[in-house]
Amino acid sequence: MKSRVSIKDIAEALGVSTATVSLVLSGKAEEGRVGKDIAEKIRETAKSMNYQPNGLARSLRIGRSQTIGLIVADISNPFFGILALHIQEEAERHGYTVIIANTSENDQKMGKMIDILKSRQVDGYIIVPTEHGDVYITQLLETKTPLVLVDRYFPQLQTNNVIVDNYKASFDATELLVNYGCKRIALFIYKSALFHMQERKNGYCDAMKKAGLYSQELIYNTIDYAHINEDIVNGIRKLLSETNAVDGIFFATNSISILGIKELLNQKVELQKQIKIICFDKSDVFDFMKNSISYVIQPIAGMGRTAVNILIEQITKEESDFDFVMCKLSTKLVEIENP
Amino acid sequence: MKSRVSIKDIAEALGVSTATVSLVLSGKAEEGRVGKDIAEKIRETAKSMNYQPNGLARSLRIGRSQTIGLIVADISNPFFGILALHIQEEAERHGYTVIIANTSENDQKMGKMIDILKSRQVDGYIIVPTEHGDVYITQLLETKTPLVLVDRYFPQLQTNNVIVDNYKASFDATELLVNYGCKRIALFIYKSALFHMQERKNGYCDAMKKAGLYSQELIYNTIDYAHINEDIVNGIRKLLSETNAVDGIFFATNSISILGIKELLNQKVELQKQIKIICFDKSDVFDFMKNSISYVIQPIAGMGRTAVNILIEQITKEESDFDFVMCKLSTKLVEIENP
DNA sequence: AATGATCGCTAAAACGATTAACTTAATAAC
DNA sequence: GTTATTAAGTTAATCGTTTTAGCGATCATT
Repeated sequence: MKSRVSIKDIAEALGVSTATVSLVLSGKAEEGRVGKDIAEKIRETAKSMNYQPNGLARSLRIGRSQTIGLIVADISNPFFGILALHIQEEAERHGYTVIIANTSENDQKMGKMIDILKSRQVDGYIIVPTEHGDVYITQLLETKTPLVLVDRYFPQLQTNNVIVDNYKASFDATELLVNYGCKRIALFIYKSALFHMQERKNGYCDAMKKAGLYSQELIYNTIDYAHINEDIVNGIRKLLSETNAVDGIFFATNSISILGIKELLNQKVELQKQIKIICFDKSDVFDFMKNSISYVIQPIAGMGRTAVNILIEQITKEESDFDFVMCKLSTKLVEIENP
Repeated sequence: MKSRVSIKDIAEALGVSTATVSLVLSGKAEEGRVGKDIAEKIRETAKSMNYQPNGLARSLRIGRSQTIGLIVADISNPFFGILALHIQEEAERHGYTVIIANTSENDQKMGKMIDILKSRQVDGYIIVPTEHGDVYITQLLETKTPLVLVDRYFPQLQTNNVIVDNYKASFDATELLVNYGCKRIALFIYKSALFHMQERKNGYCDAMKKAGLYSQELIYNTIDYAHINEDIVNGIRKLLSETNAVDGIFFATNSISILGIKELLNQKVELQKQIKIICFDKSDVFDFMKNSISYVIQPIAGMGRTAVNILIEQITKEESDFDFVMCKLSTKLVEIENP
């Protein structure tokens, strides 16, 4: 069995030209006016010789690779894992392959990954950008590369994007705690200029102000992705040492939630009694605690599918016009039974 | 800014041949004996014209794509997410790109994914095969395609593979419960003919036999991936209804652990008092329970890195000889403090 | 002065597919 | 019987790169 059989091998085996073989094998037998008998013969031979088309050659010729580059910030985070899963499935449904790349929240790595994908001639990008990734996005935009930002975006940039209503989700989440009767509700959030983080913060702030509970010192926003663990441990300890006791916490991301709750338990805090909790994103963890936890759930599958569809739409559209689509999906608040 | 600048554009701009440009840009200026001044000029122009090499054309020409196909069974499972992360990082370190594909434990999808990757001309595969994926693996082996199986493997097939010592891990895990004084230790495991599952079962069985505690009815091996949830709930309920009470459980995978523990808690079982637990794989969840849990931890990063290195070794080796490497890594048992 | 090496670069053929433009033969139209 | 049409293919250029073989020119050797 020859390891690489090409269209040429088939052509030679049957004594026809490669053009005919190509026409038949790419389903253009009708419009290419190839005879039924020879077409059948070509298909047979292709199968028996175990022919596999060379996608690289095809892509080079037609100028499209039928490939989408997906750049995520942390593939080991289940949120992005699930997102990747859905993006991949939707892309496959449209005949696209996905190359997944990881940045570990590192700006330079994001640049590098874009370069790699660019040299792989991907047709478009779905990107969860890093904090200062806007420069690379700008470059891509300048060359009119089809691209969709997911989960995060840059308000100063005109791009396609698929996000959730972070402001509203946070507002509602905070208000839930207010309604439970909490008076001093803390916010735990990354120290990040990324817009979606700001939105989450703003949602919290506005809900607090509306309830007349706002206070600067309740905002713990010094957490850094690079040393998230110690930052959170320190934050929780500081919080517990306050004389004016906190009675509610809003954790603004899933990773912050997990570590925050871990430290609270570590400090023997009675969750939902002493301090009520609400989290952005669901985690398996919540099912395993003595007291259940309320959380904001994001439509991950929908985000992934939407992103793919917007991107493919733009890839296949011939004219390169500039109507970017901004898709804001809504979240759901899952409340525990008896707070 | 022209969107696609090629080697030819640079050549024309400088009045040299494409050969010279290629030589310089691919770092063969020295051996190709290109003058220092012109080489410098080419590099400058390439940068100023924002040249990006076309990897497809290059791959087509040199017959290698510098790409690895990774096929996992479930990318939304953090185990595989983390595995993918490490595989990707190690591959990148060697200048390879990784295309990740997902099978959702579906045999046919595995076949399809291999076809897609094949047409993308990947240089080799790292595969977490599905239950009856051996037929596809056999086909790949026939064409001498470089490939490494990870996490699972088929004993009847001669392949490279990277696995953990499932037998020993399970044996030791079971024995831990025996040493804690458990007399009736149940096993919860997938209904699967996959060898690594059988090994886990065998390790359990032998440890039980050694302790004189073996009994067929303690083995709950009817769990199916497709309806894992109900199967586990039913299993736990049946277990709890036994007159001869179970006092220990070994959960053989992370997904089984999570759902099993969830149902145990649901049924108000006092973990580690009424029933002692040990799990294969670590989960975030364990940190959040009243009583901590012992578990077997797998060297995921090591598995990923090793797989990549074995694969690249085989890809770059010219002779296609047949010494497959079988790498069996050891696990670690993490015990709780006071059982 | 003749020969051979070396240097610096180029021409051109690949890699495997696609496709516009063409050929040839058969058939239809008038 | 001549021309137009159509059916069934083929030719050859092309995508962007790599790479072998080779061409002049310069320099060293005898």
